[in-house]
Order: sequence, then C-alpha cells, then structure tokens
Amino acid sequence: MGRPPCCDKVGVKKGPWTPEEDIMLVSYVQEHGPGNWRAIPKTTGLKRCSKSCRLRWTNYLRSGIKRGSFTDQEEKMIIQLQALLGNKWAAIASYLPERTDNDIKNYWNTHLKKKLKKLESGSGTDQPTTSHGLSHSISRGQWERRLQDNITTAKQALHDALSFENTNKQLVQPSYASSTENIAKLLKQWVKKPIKSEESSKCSSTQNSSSDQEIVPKRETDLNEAFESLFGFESFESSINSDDFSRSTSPGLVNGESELSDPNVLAPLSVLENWLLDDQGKDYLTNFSFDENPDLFL
DNA sequence: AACGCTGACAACCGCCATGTA
DNA sequence: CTACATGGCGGTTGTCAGCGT
Repeated sequence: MGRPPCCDKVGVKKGPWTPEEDIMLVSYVQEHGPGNWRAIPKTTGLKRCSKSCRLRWTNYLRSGIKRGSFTDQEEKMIIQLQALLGNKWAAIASYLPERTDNDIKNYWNTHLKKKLKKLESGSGTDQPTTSHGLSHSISRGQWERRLQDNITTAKQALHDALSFENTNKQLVQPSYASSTENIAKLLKQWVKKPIKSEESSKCSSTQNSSSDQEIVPKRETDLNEAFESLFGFESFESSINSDDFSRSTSPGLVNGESELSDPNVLAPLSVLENWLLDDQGKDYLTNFSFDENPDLFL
C-alpha cells in the first residue's frame, strides 16, 4: 500500500501563488506560527495542499530571504560546498542563511553547472573529475596544491558565512516578523506583471476590466488596502523600497524559527567545519579514508 | 509581426525520516 | 512494534519572458 497523497487532489489549486493566497498564508503564520501546515487549508480556506503551503512559506514568504542575483562570494561558496557535500542543497543552504535550498539548487542547475563545464572545457585539460571535483589524472603535487586551494577558499567562505551568522544571533526574532515585507515585495513584483492568465483574472476579485492600464493601479490599490488592514502598514512603499530590506530582517533563520536560540542546532556538519576552519583539518582530510568513514557524507 | 528556441525560476512530485498514538 | 501523519529533501517539470530569426 502506497502512501496516501498529502491532501485531496480534488479541489486543490496548483500553479503560481497569488498575493491573496500569500496574504492568507502569512496571516495564518503570523497568528499561529509556522508549522502544522496541514491545518492551514482547513482553517484558512486556502485551496492549497499543506506541502505547497510549507514550500511557499519556506522558499518565499519567511523572513531573511535574499532574492536576486548571487554574489561572487556566494557563488564561490556554493561551488566549494557542492564539491564537498554533493547535491545536499539543504546542507549547503544552511551555510547561506539568506538563500533557500531551492534557490541554490536552481542557481546551480542553471548557472554554475554550465559555468564549471565551460571552465573545465576551457582549461584544455578535459581531465575527468571525481564527484568532489578533483581530477583523476594529475600528479600528487598538483592534487595537493588544488586541495590546498579548495580548502583555503572554502575555509574563507565558510568562515565569512559563519561570522555573518554569529553577528546576527543576537537579533533573534520570530522569523515571520518581516514576512509581511516579503509578501509586500512579491506583491510589488506581481502588480507590475500584466494579467495574462484566467487564473490571475479570477483571483483579482474586483476587476473585470479589459486593459492593463486599468487593472494594475486598481489591483495595487485594492491589495494595498487589504495589506494595510491586515498588517497595519503605515508605509507600504517605504518597506518595499528599503534597500537593506532583507538584511534588516533576521537572517540566519533557515528552517526553524527559534533555532538560533537553541545552542544544540548551531553546529551542522561539524566535522566539515572542523576541517575547514582548523588547520588540523587539512591533515585530517589528507589522511582521511572514505573506507574508514563510510557514513560521513551520507 | 509571428514563430521557435532558450534560460530562469517557481512549483510540484515522490521518496525518506521522524514523531506519535 | 506498527501504522499513520507530517515535514523535509532532491529531482524534475511547467511556465513565462527575452531573444534571435
């Protein structure tokens, strides 16, 4: 007997989330906190399955999420961590607190994979590589130098990320404290898009006009009002336009909401951190035997 | 202008792990 | 111990905008 679906397929809406749905979800989380996703469709009337709600929240609505292009440092760190951990996107994301695993995964698949491939072919060597990005047919000296480079870069990136996390640990807040700002930001993007689909026109309850020029301002006004009434926004625009918007929230909160206040969850992948951050780690890696540590990367 | 192609990314699906009654 | 509910994760797909022809 297979597992039953997470929710009834009948009557469950799929596809892109509308601002109205986002507002419903955010208001639920504001009230009850994240978790108990199964209860959301029942209590809010949202026609989304619990899983979809959780994903929407963790990937787009929760606080501390940085959108937009990746910095060089982030990119470097992803490459290093991917080489170390493989496609463990959640683990990689735990070192990039402002990015979601989904974002990192997408970025890897769309950008970095190609970039690395290009670099690899551009180097002219075309040497086969292991799953950890190290070439099979290089001399021991070369291998060690490359290893040293990898370690140095990864150490630096990891150190930066961890110090960033640490500096923000004092600022522990409920993670949904600024999710209204997240949704406001999403909303702003949304109102810029002309209505194309039937879906979109349905979800915008008050409009039945035929041109974008009429639709957009009206929708913005309506939703703005809905927003203010829900969250008491004094200045909707100002929060949207805040440059440092995402950093002003609570970065460092990845999956859990009070995780950072829990000392027990501060050390993911501590073995890796040790060898990345301590000089002894280099020796550890050099002498490391996968045969003796079969479970480390599982 | 119309069409097809491609890239980017949001969202879904299926499986697995864990918690609980 | 077992069955079930729930959440988490990684892979994959669907959609849409931008671009070239």
